[in-house]
Amino acid sequence: MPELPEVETIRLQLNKVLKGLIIKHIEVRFDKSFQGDKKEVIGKKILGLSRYGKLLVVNFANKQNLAIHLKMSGRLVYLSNKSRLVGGHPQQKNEWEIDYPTHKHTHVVFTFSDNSKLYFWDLRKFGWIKVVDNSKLKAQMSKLGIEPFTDNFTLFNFRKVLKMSKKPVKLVLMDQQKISGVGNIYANDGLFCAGIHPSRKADKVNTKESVRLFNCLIKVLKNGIRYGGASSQNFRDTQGQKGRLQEHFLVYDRQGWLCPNNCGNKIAKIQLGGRGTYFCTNCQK
DNA sequence: TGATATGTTATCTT
DNA sequence: CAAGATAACATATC
Repeated sequence: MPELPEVETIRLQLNKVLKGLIIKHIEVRFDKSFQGDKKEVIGKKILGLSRYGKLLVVNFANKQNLAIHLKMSGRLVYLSNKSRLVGGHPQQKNEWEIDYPTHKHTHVVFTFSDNSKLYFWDLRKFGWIKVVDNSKLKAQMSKLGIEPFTDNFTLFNFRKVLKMSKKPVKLVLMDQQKISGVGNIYANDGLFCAGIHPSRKADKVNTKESVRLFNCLIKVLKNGIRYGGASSQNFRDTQGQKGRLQEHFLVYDRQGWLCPNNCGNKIAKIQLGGRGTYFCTNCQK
């Protein structure tokens, strides 16, 4: 569930603390979580962090990168050389008290030149970290669709993407090869904001509606970043803390709640492309 | 116990 | 052949 705003939250936080550091050591506890030759990045200086859709990238001075995809449950928790997030008992029931250094779902541990550490924690083990050089990274990125908050994300391009597909508009929003960074949360809330039914065929969304949807997507994504991401389930920031967008969802995860427009209707839930889809039958046509 | 949640990709099916 | 639908991956929670 880390989507664009959640990954951006992590990028902003890590960019501050990792820039200029050197990786001293990488401990891989679960092989599938780390792919490639770790020697390529050990001893190399970190220039900064970038993000492409939901992909987080650590850039190194030697034209190598760590590409990181958190998939559904990945976390990156950073502990400085002094602080420990918690002491004591590992695997406490209270999730605030996860002891990341020893926890069973911590799969990769980075140690930096100043002895601070970054823990890759991933309950479902779908996430990964890959060593890729600049050209390979560029090839990966070229597969991604138009990226919100870049020059590419224009109304013209957005309309073109919608016009090209007969699939339900929600699936198009979530297709990373068409629009990068939007997942289930922001697709649901964006469509509600625009008053568009998630099942509508993308190419049948008219000009006026697509303008609304374009602006709404930007709005809900910005809101996500403002609240530090959505932690309805597994997302945590680099301090192990929850985001707060879940307190402000419009329709996502709100089955049976009253419509936020106060129309008196209750939020419905259906399956679309195998994913939970939430909307107001009254306000979204 | 079994259904559910999730992002992406691989593998059917139409 | 292309587009659409579904299974697979893993695990905790309800």
